[in-house]
Amino acid sequence: MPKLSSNKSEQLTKMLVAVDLVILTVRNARLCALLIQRGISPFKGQWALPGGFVLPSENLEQAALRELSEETGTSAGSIGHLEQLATFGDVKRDPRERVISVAYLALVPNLPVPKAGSDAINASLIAVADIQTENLTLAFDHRSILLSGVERAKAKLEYTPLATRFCSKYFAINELRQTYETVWQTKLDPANFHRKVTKADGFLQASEDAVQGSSGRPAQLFSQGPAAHLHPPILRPSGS
Amino acid sequence: MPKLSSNKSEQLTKMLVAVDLVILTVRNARLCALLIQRGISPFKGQWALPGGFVLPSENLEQAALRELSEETGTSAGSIGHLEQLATFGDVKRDPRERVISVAYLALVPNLPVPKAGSDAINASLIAVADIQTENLTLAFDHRSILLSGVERAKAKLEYTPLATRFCSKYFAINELRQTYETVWQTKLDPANFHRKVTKADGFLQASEDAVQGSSGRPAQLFSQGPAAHLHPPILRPSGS
DNA sequence: TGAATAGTGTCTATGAGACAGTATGTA
DNA sequence: TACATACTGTCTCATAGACACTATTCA
Repeated sequence: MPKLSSNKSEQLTKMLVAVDLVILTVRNARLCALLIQRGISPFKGQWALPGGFVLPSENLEQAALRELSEETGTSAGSIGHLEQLATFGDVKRDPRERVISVAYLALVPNLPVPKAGSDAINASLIAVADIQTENLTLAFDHRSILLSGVERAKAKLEYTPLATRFCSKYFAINELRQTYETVWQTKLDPANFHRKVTKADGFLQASEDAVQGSSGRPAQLFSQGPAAHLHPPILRPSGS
Repeated sequence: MPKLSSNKSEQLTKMLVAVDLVILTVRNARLCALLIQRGISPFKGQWALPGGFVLPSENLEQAALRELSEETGTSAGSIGHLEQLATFGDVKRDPRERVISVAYLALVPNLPVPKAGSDAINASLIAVADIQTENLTLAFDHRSILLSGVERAKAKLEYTPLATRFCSKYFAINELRQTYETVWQTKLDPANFHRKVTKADGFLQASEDAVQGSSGRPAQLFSQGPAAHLHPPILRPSGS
């Protein structure tokens, strides 16, 4: 941290600082990201991550929370999970002027239909797989930000109980397993998965209730347990 | 990303953007961080992380590389490892004005004696353990940045071959093990450690040479292998 | 020779994965 | 009854850790 005397600070280059959000949810057994379609130039009409500039009075995480509740309509309490992802600051990432973007990753349960904001003509949940396979272009460097977020989410499912953030408050092991399968894009053995998650210390809290699916034996319902990390972890199959 | 029309952008709040460096090395079997003693207010006389403001023409990583070579005198090629750590932007983290700091983590081999810079009256390698136990106060929020970097380094040793970045170009398993023990602050079984690192795919490249220690059988020398990730990983003992 | 360090063998416990087998519901 | 899904048992393999053992040097 070099010198910054009050009379010299005006000479130093200041930059716009934004937060951009990778908001992930599981919808119809697909991992989806909340994207907005830009209503203004540049990249008008293209899909982009929701985000906004950091206000002088707020910390970075507060800015991310504010944007998140603006975009999803969720109150602060109902947000599943929010964490800082990384910061993107390449010189030309915004064609207008220098903008530093601090990206945050949010994991939320199944969202209500998103609403368009003032600067967006549309907002929608887009399947991550479609973005990857159809080579959908995103505005700015938002494609790499989004992929960073997806990769982070995949990794976090191994060592933390965050998969429950995609599930209902009370869920069957079945729902939890489908969440893992959706995010990891792989199939998991139901029997082994059942044993692993029920044995992981503090991952799941058993409830008294059970739920009946379309057929078969009713499944016990669980809620998230107290653990912040999984011991032992639920590891991805090596090919994922 | 909201609207940013050229005539409105002047109203938006711009902020100073800095990079701060957590530079770690192993020296005399201790994990040390390169700190500077501030020669100017605020926090004059206190220890701080080296860093500086991002120039308009450079990307974040370029700024970090520039600061790193300024502080350590290393050329770009000899830098062990550099990665983005996290971004710190609390409103009051700098008492003068709003400064967003993008922290980077650098792992380097044993450094030459550091030199003081223009804004520092001193620069020195301080043992991380001393900072923790003696409750040494660091300027700004640099203490939490430093601890984030240390935690990241500890975690990275498990899944990546980064421990070799602290070692000489050719090293014995002994030196590698002491590096792990130093960073993790734990003792490792030499026999099991030897087997693990030599079996991890692509971690080590065997050389023809051997080295003689003060006594005992000479040890084979290795250099870093091609692997970017360790399979299987070298996991910390659970109490660490 | 003894001390010290390098490196190997081997035993045990734990967990992953494959898959058979049992439990309990619906059609 | 047939079928589907929940859940349990069991076998095999891989790896971690404890620790005995062998190998090779110096004093």
